[in-house]
Amino acid sequence: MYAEIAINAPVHQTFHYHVPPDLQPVIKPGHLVEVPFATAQQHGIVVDLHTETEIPQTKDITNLIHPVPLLTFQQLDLGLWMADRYLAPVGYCLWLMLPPGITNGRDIRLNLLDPAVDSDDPVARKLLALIRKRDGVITGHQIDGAKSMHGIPWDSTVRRLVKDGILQQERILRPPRTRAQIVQTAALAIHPNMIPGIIPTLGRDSRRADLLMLLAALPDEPRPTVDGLLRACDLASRSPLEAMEDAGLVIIDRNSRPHTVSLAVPRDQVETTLITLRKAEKHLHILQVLAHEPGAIDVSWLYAQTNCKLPDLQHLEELGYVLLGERPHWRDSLAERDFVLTTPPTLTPEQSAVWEQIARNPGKTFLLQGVTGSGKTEIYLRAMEAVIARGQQAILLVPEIALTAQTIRRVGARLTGRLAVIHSQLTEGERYDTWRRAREGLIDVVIGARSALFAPLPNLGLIILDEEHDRSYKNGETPYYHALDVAEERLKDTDGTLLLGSATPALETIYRAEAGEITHLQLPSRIIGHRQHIYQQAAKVGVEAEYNRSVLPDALTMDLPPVQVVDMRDELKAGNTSIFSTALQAALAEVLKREQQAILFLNRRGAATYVFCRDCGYVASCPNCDTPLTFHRQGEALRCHRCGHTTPEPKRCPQCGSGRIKFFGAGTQQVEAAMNTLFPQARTLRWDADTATTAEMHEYFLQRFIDRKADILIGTQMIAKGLDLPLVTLVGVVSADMALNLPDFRAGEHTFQTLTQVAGRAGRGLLGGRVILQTYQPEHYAIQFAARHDMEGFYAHEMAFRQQLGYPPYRRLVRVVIRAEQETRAESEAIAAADLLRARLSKLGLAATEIIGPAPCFFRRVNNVYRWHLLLRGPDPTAVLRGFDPPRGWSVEVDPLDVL
DNA sequence: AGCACGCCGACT
DNA sequence: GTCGGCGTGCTC
Repeated sequence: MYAEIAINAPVHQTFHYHVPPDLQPVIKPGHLVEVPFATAQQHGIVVDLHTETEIPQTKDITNLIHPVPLLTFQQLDLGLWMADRYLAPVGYCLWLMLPPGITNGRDIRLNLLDPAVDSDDPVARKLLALIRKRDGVITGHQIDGAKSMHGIPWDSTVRRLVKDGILQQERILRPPRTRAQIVQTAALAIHPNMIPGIIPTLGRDSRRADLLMLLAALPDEPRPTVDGLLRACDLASRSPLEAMEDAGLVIIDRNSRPHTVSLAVPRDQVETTLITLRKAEKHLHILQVLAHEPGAIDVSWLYAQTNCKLPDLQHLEELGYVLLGERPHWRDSLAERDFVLTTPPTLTPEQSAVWEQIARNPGKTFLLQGVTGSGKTEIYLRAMEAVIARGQQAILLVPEIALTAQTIRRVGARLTGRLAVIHSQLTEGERYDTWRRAREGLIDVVIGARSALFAPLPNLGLIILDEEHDRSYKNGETPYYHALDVAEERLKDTDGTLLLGSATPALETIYRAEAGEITHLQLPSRIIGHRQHIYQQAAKVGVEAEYNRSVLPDALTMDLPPVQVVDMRDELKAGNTSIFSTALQAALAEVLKREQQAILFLNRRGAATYVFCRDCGYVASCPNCDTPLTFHRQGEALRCHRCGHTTPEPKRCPQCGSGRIKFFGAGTQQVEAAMNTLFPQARTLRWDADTATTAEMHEYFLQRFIDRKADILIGTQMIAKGLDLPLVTLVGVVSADMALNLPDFRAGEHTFQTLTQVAGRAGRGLLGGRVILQTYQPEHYAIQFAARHDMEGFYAHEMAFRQQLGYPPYRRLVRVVIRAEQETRAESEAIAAADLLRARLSKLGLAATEIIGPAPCFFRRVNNVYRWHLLLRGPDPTAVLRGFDPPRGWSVEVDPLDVL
């Protein structure tokens, strides 16, 4: 029997291992095993089992790491599908689905062969002393942790000692970092009304207690004699009895012959006295606490209440009064959260129509298109509720940046099901337990970013991708998967529903909707709120709404804000050299005067070095690729990052002859500075990746703005998303066209999406709102369509552009990036890669696939590494690379989101 | 990924 | 002469 095993290494094949007889009856696909791989031990996942193999020499599986298969058949299939689809190592794909911390890398174990040996070398001496202290065995991890070896490199020393036969080295796997937690519990093992009867047996042995008990059991007359009593209790000395006499518990009558004893305490107080004498208060207290609990309780709770310790409980267990047990403890980041449940609002007619379509057709894929505030979330909530009611589970994926306490609260406040959140700030233990709870069917809904897609829910009925066009759904490293594709593939098993929500869907998604592959649903109206909420808001702000709105039975809707496009070239001609146009300055002044709020947005991406003319807006672009050229300081040249075309930097604009042609870029800091100069009285708040580094910081900034601690919010991408800010009446887009000039075929799409999203930030309340869009290219289609809120027009135009130039969704791309320390090396390797791929293309007869490039990447140097790339384009550009192990230094990205 | 193997320069 | 640099190819 042979097992086909995937290794967590960048190799594209799986490996065959012999299954030793003792494992044969138990081993199954999905098991995590330890195998010898090359010269060391490795973790492996059993992908399949075979009765024979072509491999001439197979090694044995060392052992099973976990008794149950960690991956289901569905997960294995999904991983294998991903490996094929994204040309990624199988192991990497499968590892995405494992619980975190279960594989913990490799280590070495050293055995001291000769305890007497010593060395002249100081490092070796220290090392040998350390190993001797540990009885001759130590792991590499332990050496790293030892104080005596702190900061000392011991690698080469170990190698030499091993070579000299002083140490023996084994390669081992490190144990898992994460483990299931259990808590001890205790329960009463007897009926509560038996407690009084067993009191005499509680506490520690006490002769005095025995004496008192016996005395109490005897009749008052005839009076028992001292000697008789002592004999009955098997005591030789009278001292315990005399001590009791001193304590006033008994009276010894020394006048009678022989001496007699009598009880000095009332009979109904004997029991209490016994407890005191036997020091049984604690034990009794434990039993009494337990008697008030219906079942087992955590011992830590018992400890806190009774001040007892484990030995007390163990003693009671021996006596048969208490039952100790354990239960699993789930680390849960939401455990402390109490959600206040809210009732579902009445759906608007539009929402009802959309919801009916989804409810009636489970198992299909839907695009739910609606601007922010159109009520998409309500549809998500209904869909999740319906799935839970059917006994299935749901995953709600949100963009990384949207995974805030607010989002979680909103879902938690509506779903009665069991909710879990997955995000990067959870502890490993919490993520591990979430994995286990999901696997055991203890979770109904998982909310999370991209990776939450792999939560091992047993019967997944629904995946929702909120803001489906968001870039964070594409993984930024191998495997470069897209959550949308993987979600679709994953749902095939259970025939689940895929719900894609967006105000500005990805062009691909629109394309598929037009092709009839997915059902396109629309929520065109913007709901500013439900009636009650609106009235409250109106009262608070004390104003009448200024903009057009219509009244629905229960909710108010409102038109999109008017957008004014300002041509910055005209501003320059008129002598305005400020970042702000006259129109924007006037609008800002108005906002400040009325004590309202404004958002100034600028696009960080693209704050780069493209060259354009300040007079006519001409942008230097490549004659071959129709994408903007970028300026390079070295050589003062312009270069195309697609095809490598180079041209000297123009001194005059080729279009209008102006000398004011230069490279361009501006950041949030400059905008804030300009703002402070122009309006010293305005309170500004700069919110970008530099000022807000953590999730808490983001919430803090947002809250400050909501609390009106600032008048003007200046920010990048992050302010475009999902903020409900009723006092914002102005959105100024400082530079609408910056991203437009990135040498990327999705530049127009991104610009349109971003502008549409940002524009949606204005006029979310009764005060209405407006948008001012500053641009040097007012005629650009992305800006024109965004200004008119014309989605259909934009998509039609963009679709034609993509078709004409052969870009997705009409043809697919594979991007191969080559990295090297020296630029010359990156270049030569990229050229070699192109040659190699060209040869493969002709050998495989793939005439429909073409190679574009090689050329330097737009971001040429990242982390001191130079990057060149080439693109494969065609109906199936992955075909050339299937079954091919890319050499070191290559990274292969299927369906890249950008080619920068 | 890790690692062994192999071929070149700068030290004891 | 050898230690160690990293380029290359392999791991069932």
